[in-house]
Amino acid sequence: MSAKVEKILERLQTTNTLDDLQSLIEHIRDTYDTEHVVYHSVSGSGQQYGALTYAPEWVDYYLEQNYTRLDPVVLGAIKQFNPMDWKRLDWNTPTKRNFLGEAISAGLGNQGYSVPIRGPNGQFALFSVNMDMNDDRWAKFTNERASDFLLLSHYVHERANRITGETDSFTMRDLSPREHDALAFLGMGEARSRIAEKMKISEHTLRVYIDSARFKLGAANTTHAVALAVSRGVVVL
Amino acid sequence: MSAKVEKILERLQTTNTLDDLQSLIEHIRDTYDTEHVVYHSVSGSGQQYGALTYAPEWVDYYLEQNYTRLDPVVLGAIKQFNPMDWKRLDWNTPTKRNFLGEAISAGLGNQGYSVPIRGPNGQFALFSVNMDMNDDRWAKFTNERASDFLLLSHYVHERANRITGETDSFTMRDLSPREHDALAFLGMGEARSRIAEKMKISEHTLRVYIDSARFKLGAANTTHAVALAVSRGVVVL
DNA sequence: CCCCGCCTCCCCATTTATGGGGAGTTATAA
DNA sequence: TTATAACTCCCCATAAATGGGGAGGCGGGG
Repeated sequence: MSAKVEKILERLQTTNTLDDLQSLIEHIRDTYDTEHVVYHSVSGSGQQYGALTYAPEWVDYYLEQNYTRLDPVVLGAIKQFNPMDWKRLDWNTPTKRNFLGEAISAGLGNQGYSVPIRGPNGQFALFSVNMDMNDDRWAKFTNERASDFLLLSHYVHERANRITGETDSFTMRDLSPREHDALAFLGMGEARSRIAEKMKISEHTLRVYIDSARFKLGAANTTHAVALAVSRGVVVL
Repeated sequence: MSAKVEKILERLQTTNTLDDLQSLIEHIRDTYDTEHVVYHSVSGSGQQYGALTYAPEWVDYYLEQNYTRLDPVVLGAIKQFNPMDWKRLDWNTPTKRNFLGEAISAGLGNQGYSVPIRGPNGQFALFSVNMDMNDDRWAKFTNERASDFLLLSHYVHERANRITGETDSFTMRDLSPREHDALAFLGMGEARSRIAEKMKISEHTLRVYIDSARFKLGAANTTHAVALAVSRGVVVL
């Protein structure tokens, strides 16, 4: 582990409030001498939290415009396992180009690197660094620090979860095997009649399982139950 | 980064087949002088792959008994973000105790440490080390190597994905904003009538969006479409 | 032993979703 | 300009899901 990470992790131990986290993020920015550092988390229940060094006006504007829906960094990160360089993302639509222009006007550098972080319950977070640099130096910069950023993203996320009270482990009445199977089949697009056949039970019984799974998950209808189960990783498609 | 990790990552560069990966896992076991090392992955589409040092009979028996359903390590890991010590898991049911007894008979050590790994599309994997050791030494052992295991789990998973051909990023015809919104509302459990109200369109129009989203996603029905969209991260609940 | 949760089966009536048609506007890209 | 795709609205008939009942067997934990 690099000395830089070690020092940051030490400081992380005493990070106990959102303000601490904010200044830790700024500390990371200073340590790595980048323009910006961003930590942004979306929990399974839709609650968002971020600690970042962008200009507040840009953050407000971004949220106002609902840019999560079209920001290539977010859209790309959700579909990837590996950390990614912003250059390799798809910027080839007018709206995205426009977004890029606005971002740069807001003081963002031309280079970016983001680490996707996934937790239970469909929790998703991003740890990004951003700065102005030419391509060659940037490639070297990110390459040498890839492991640092990986570790930092993990520990920062863990700490943020602890501070915001996101429970690390998940409390939900567990689904019974049959309920689980029923939701899994539903998620695969099977019709009730076929699921009943496959599970070798009557369609009536199947209904009981779907209903009780719905109840346990607090879902309004079957689609909702399946969506919750999938997003929480209870059923894997 | 520790020298050990560095050497393993170097070797990882030339790991190009499943056999290579198997021997890499054995190499990790030897490097850290543990009893066992396990990498086990379940892709979004349900395909499983593992590279591990357990006795083949135990692996076969485990799969045969469908022990993923009750193995506290798996059940615990799915609900956690942090790596975990096996001691802290719930072993307090007869079936689980029985499982533990069988595992130890099969040559597993009394101590274990597992790192959960999550990828896009509901991909989930585990990287575990196992050995015989007393509690104090084990606590020290895992504590000192926590970062190593974190990095190893990431890079091993990435490599395994590459070898098994799991696509890192997903190509799919993009959903239009209205289609996206429709699926998002459906995932939140709203009924069509209310969604139409919220989107300020007629229910007929809403149907057109749901249908075209279904078509684009290749889904059999609405529930399927929502499940796919959620599991692929196209819509975030 | 008893309770609780799981598993299984059935009925009725109502609401909702789906299948299969058609049609017009607007904006953007080739 | 001419597609192409997104966005909007409508009808009819059938299939599927939901709400609200009830009931019995089986196994594990307190």
